Amino acid sequence: MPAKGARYHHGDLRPAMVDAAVDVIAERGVRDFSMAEASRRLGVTTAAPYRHFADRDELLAAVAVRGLSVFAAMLSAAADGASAPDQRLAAMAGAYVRFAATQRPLFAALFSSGLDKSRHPELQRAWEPVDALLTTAVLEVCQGDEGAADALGDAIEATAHGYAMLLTDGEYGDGQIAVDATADRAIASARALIAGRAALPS
Amino acid sequence: MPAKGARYHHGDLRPAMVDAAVDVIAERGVRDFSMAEASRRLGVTTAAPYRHFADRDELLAAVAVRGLSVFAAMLSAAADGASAPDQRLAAMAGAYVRFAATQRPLFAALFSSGLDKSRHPELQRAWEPVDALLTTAVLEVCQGDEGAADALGDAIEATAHGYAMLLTDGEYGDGQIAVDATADRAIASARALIAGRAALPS
DNA sequence: GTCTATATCCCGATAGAC
DNA sequence: GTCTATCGGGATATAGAC
Repeated sequence: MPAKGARYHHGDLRPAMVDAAVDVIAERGVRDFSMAEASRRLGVTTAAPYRHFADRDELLAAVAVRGLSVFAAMLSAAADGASAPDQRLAAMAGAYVRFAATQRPLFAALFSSGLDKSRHPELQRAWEPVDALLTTAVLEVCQGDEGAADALGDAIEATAHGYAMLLTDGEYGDGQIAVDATADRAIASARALIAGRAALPS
Repeated sequence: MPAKGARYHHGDLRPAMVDAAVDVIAERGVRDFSMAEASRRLGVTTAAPYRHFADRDELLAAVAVRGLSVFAAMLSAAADGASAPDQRLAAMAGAYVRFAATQRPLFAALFSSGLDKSRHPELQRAWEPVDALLTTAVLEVCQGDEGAADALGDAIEATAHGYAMLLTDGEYGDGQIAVDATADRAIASARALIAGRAALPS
């Protein structure tokens, strides 16, 4: 905080805007997030951010990119906590739900922002580690059968995503109990999908 | 269309607004839906709708209510097309995805509008037939075991919902092929969950 | 039941000074 | 790299006339 004059110069506005955006999304939701509000919280003019972000979507994309690194870390940590391939994969489904619940603004930036991924190459690149973690885990379970792994991977992703969306929509109630219960259900569902995967196409 | 003067009197604005809202949502998405735009399409002032809807959310809720009747009809039709309980339940998962894909604006009003269900009792009531259809189908599969039915029902709902959301987000591409493939995957996943349901809590 | 008119507010984005 | 100032647009919602 440079104590120069009454005027505020930030000095490192870009990352600060990402932080502020996360806060605004947390309080208002992605759909009501605005550059103007985020700027105000930093004590900066609404014009300032445009030196760092071409437009609103680019700031949202930066939030999403940060989200993906957190997401990848949580998935990775969950996988490391399990030994058998089946357990690893199931644990990742649980981590998916926990990411959504504990990092709501980041999850929202990723899945409810209406961002067109194809217009943001950095975002596409940021997905790669996450995709790789899931692909690796599911391939282990399927022992290299790529067709089977594809179907099982999509099924588990969809299930985890569904639980995550319904949870963040309040469908299962609020609070830590709902989060824990939903994560457990996602884990159990992943196990059920693995057990019943003969019914999936390959 | 009363050919009175240059002035437009609608006469049946309430349902017409719901139609117009669906169109606007289809083109702009729920988040960018506005009363003003819907009014314009009907050739009516932006003030007129407020005789019929207290506010924007009430119009959105009316769209959602209409959506639920279509949803229930599609789920019911899918169930009727299958004989065995397992097949019925799996078919409903497919119908869930098809509803999302073919009735995007209605699906969006239901799940991406940010509507607080508890503030709209009509909406809560409109959910009942849908819930009943799913509950009945899953109870048949579980032969009356309510605990098991609850877990399996949630799992299948979450899976169908996840596929539906990812499909409408463009994750699987556009077009009829993607819709068909995703519906098939939802059906197969439901079968896998049924087959592996021993892994679910009861 | 709809219209005219209006109050109020917020947003994204740009130009040009410092 | 941030500020001042501003343009142009759109939204919700209300008051009062017809």
